[in-house]
Amino acid sequence: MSTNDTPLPANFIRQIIANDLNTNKHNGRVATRFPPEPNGYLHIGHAKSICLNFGMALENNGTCNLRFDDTNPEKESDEYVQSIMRDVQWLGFSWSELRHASDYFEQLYDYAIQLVERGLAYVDSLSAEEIRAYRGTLTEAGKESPDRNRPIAENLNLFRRMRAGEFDEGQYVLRAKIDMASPNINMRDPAIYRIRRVHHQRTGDAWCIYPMYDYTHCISDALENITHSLCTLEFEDHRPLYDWVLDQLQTPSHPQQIEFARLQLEYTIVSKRKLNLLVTEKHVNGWDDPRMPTLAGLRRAGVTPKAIRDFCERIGLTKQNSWIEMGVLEYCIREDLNENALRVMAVLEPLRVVITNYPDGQVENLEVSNHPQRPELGKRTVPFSKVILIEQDDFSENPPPKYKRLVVSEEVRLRGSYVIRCDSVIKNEAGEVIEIHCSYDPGTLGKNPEGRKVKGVIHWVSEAHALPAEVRLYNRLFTVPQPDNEANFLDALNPHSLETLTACRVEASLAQATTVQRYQFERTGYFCLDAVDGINGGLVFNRTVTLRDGWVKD
RNA sequence: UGGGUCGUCGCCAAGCGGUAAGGCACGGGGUUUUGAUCUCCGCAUACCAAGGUUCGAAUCCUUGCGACCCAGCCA
Repeated sequence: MSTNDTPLPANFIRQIIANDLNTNKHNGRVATRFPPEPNGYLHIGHAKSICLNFGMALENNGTCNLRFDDTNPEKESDEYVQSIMRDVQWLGFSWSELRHASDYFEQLYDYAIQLVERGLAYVDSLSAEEIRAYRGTLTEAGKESPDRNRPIAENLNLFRRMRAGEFDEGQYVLRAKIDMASPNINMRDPAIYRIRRVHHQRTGDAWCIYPMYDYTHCISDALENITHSLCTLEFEDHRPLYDWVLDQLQTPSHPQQIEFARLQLEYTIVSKRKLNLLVTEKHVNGWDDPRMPTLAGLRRAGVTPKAIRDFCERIGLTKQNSWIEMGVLEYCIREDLNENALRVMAVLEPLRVVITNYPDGQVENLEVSNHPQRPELGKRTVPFSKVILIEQDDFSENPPPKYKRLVVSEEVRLRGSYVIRCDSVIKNEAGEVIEIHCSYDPGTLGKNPEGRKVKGVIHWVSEAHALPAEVRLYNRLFTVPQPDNEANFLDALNPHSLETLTACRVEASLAQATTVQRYQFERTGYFCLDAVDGINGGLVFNRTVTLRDGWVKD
């Protein structure tokens, strides 16, 4: 992450931070944190937050911690912890310090004792259902729990016994004593500790009471001396509680919570619960399925970290909820891949072409550029011979208007090779074209024929030299822009989100393909070797994104 | 008359009282041995609406309208 050549676009958080720096609000310090709960894999929406938090720190010579918000052991696991660390690093960021909310359990408990001692928290014996009933509604004030005025000594005793494991789950809860009539429901004596007899992926069985998010997050931020606590809009209503907790306690600092709109990307979902469902119900093949908007999925699809970072910068940062079109992400992916992917030829749905006037058994090793705009990326050798394979789509007996490919009696350029003319068509009993016969113009290698214009260029591979490969074409996972708005988002799954082509033939140079290299299959799209299935056995390629297609068909 | 937040081009988004940046998408021209890339041009008399303040308003005020979030012992 070094790019500081172009001026960074303005956004309200950059402005706040710049202003704080000018007024020396935090002695020139900028400290952020990325606080995921390890209850699922990171997705493109998290990328926005990661780029924001790490980005602000980097831009201002500050720090950014990775902090796991691990206060609900029921949903959390080490698998998620590991995947999150891997994904953050893959995106290109390094955390200043690795922390866990669970690191603070003891301090959090001590602070809670303080609240109890000062009459600012009480142990409630109401059941979850009763608490809900007592909470009131959006338009009516709540009413106070009978336990709200329990003597401090009794609260202290009960809370200590909660920790000691003397009670059952749900029997008691520790609540902040704020205001049951507050128009902000979050302030109506929120629960701050509950009893959970659950093994914690990190603290094991050391605790049977766990602090709630609202209570934990602000204190964790304060303990880490975070200056700007950036979170999404839905926490806006929680800010008064964030501030209340810190106002009551003598914490090392009082960070400023600032909310921004989360990413909403068309034709996908970023709800961890729903992504989890797709995985567990096997609508996709795991968290890293290339159709998933997870970082693991995007990575496996061949999307680069740079493209994602660029995307996160381009979409802007505001408090408006907005929907980003998929085209923006695709543009960012293509921009990076266009510059860096090596060009190769691959025929996805082959059609046999015999070049009748080409000598039997002759093979020419043609030198072809790896990148038309970047000669420094070198050349490779592509064998040419009498029988080649072209794309079925690149030949037509009944071409649509403005068709620029191969048709009977017309010519087409074979990329990096000769100009050929289609002389005849061979069909099977069903009337399907199974082979075509062409003749080549020996004078057209590396130069245009004289006196005529060849309208199209198509890609090809030599039948005898090509390698068999499987190619997986990924399309958008959903058929509607906002699957979340459907009665059942599963109904909007695109049945054609994955098309597997098994009869593909790719040029011989791909025998050396690696999973780190990105390729452009000329004229068809950007691909990468599948990191799971493409390394042992045969070649398996994933389509990262198609090439932009400017051909307006009538 | 519950609270909070937000309304600038099809989608994002600058703008912070001095007369509507930019990107994506889209349309058109040029280059091209990828219908790619690259490149040039076009694309809001207009800022949710209506009033008001002002020499001057997307920016300030008032009143409406619309959208989103909140009633987990989730985060």
